[in-house]
Amino acid sequence: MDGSKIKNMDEFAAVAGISRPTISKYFHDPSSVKQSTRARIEEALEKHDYRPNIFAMNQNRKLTRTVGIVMPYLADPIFGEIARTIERRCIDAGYRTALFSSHGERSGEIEALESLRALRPSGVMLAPLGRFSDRDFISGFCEEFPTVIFDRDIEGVGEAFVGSDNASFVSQSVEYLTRIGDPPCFFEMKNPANPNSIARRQGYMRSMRERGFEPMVVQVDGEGWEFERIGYDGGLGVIENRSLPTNTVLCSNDRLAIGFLAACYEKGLRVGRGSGCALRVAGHDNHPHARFTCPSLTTVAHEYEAISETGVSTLFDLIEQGGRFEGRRVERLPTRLIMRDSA
Amino acid sequence: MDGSKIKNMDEFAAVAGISRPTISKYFHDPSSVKQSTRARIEEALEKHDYRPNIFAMNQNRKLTRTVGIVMPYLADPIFGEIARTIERRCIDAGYRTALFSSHGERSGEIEALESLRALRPSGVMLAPLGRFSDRDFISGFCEEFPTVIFDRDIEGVGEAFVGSDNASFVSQSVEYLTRIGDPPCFFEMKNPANPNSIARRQGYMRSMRERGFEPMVVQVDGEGWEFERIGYDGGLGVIENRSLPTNTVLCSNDRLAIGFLAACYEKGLRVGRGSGCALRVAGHDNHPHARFTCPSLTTVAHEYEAISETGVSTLFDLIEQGGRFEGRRVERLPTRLIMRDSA
DNA sequence: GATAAAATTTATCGCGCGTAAATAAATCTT
DNA sequence: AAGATTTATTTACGCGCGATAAATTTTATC
Repeated sequence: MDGSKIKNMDEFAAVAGISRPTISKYFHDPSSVKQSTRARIEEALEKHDYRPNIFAMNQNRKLTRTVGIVMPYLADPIFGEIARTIERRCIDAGYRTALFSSHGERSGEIEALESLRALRPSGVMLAPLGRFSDRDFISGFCEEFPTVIFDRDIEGVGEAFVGSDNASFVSQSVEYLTRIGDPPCFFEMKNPANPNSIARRQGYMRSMRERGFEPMVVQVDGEGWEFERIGYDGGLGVIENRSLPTNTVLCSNDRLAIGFLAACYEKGLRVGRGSGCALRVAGHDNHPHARFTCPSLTTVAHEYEAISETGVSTLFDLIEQGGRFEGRRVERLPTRLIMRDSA
Repeated sequence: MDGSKIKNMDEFAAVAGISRPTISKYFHDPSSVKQSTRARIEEALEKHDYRPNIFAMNQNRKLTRTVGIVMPYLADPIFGEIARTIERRCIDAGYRTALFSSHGERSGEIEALESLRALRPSGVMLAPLGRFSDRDFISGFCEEFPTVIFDRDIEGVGEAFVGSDNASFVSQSVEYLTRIGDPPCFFEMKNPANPNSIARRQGYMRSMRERGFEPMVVQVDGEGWEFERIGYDGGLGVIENRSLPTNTVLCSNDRLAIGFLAACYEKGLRVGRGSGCALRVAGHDNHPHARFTCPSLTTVAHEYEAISETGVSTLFDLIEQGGRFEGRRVERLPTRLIMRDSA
């Protein structure tokens, strides 16, 4: 904590009275130097408060021990949560992280990967935009760096995919809803930004048919990432037009459901499975706010923890194997029904 | 888009048939080279798809044109939104950004600033943790890099602060609530992570006294960042104990209010200003979800856009002035009452 | 105290790029 | 066409660090 500013390793080596390569070795692994020199270094460290420049370090290192994380849209709390969980696991495993958001745009995704390239990451966790992604570009990137695709798949790209099983998502919700009440319609955006949405719709249709019901898909207008707004506006629309084909609404994701519930509240429709209720509403994902909607939202949970755990350990496997698996690993994790009050 | 992989500027200079310094100059400013050489470079660029390594560039550059952004907790959608807005403004101004989250922890904040130091940013937008921040460390950082503190102030640190005026926040909500109904109590966490909370409580107390009312502060247990949970549990508590001193509840922030509203709903308390309503509830911040609570949440809005705009342009001013202002600039922007249905 | 083993130092190169000065080439004057 | 300018190239060095080989010192072993 001295006033003296040390700006590089040479200067620090000088004040510590130890050669630079030894200092470098120490920062690589403190236990790799003799106990007495280690003590001297750490003593100097307390006096002078120096830290090596991480980017200069990585520039010529064999292993950077850096994991790149790319999320499609960090302002969405679901992605925020996932990113935080992954970061924690990486840090616990002795890696450092570099977090990027694509901001929902193709160019943003490319920018993020381009910046990552310059960092020469040991591995990358990539949650792609999906249908807006530049498939060829990402594919090329995956050739260069060990990359695990997660959340949404880009088929055939990268050495591994880890995500929730959309079929599992929807079959659980459809099974539950049909078991204790009328079969649900499926509420979604007309042009979903998200390929998971498509898989969910298909899963819904198959689940319904398997149970002998005719699928009912309700699509509402809206683009972009303001899902609550879209669910709200769309909800108001279908309520006012009385165009809901059933009293049970299964939303493609929780954020739409949050908006839909707001519309129901405003229109005085009581939501829940009690006798006085006009409507049942359910979602998918288990959004951090799903517990606090009115009524609390019945949903099928993304197991963040499990996905992060599996994704990160798959990545570490991949890194250990030198960046290549025999065949592409695909893991679709089961999901978990969370019964609350809305359905 | 050729197959040939170019890995550095030397190789690219070779295939383009132009010297490396000229290539470097081109990437600095394409219009700084002769039209004909520019054309040749861009032709080669299309063929070979090379991009310079941004971190190597920044290492020895005078101006990195990089803005560092440090948020206290990115998983909070409010901070996600603010970060996104700031990033956009920086990019529009020709800067690149590096985004970090402190993850709500002192060590995370230090890590973030330490990483930023290695990037030698042209400027930094820092939303500090507040009372968990290492004041001395941050102060030292601000000496090195032009830094604008925003969202929460650390008095005397950095060349500028830009944020909402907490007094304005609370006086608007108190004024409104007292004008159309009973005076509000103030609902908050016992140990708020956030210095804004303290300023808001003080603002509440002053506002109340100015109007001749005795302040009523309701404090609930809870630590960490799960504000909705804390608002919900605390809300259940005060409702069950009937310990609310009044029928009007002003929450320190919207996330607490979201949890509180969920508790009200569950307890069958109708919220709003109509005749059939038991309670009025209001918040502060204008959280992205505040529009979609049930009922929609009356709140006082943070003007994200204005804060980002003012903050970033203050930073650019600061950068132009060489990193120092005459005196410390403090801008507390006014807030805006948003009347919805909850109060 | 001699010998082997381990740790450190010295020296030099590399990473991918910025930058400055000196030189060479192209372009513009008159 | 000769001189004056602008632009481009060459040369040389720097940023902060990693990596390695050879030379030297320190420590451990007997």
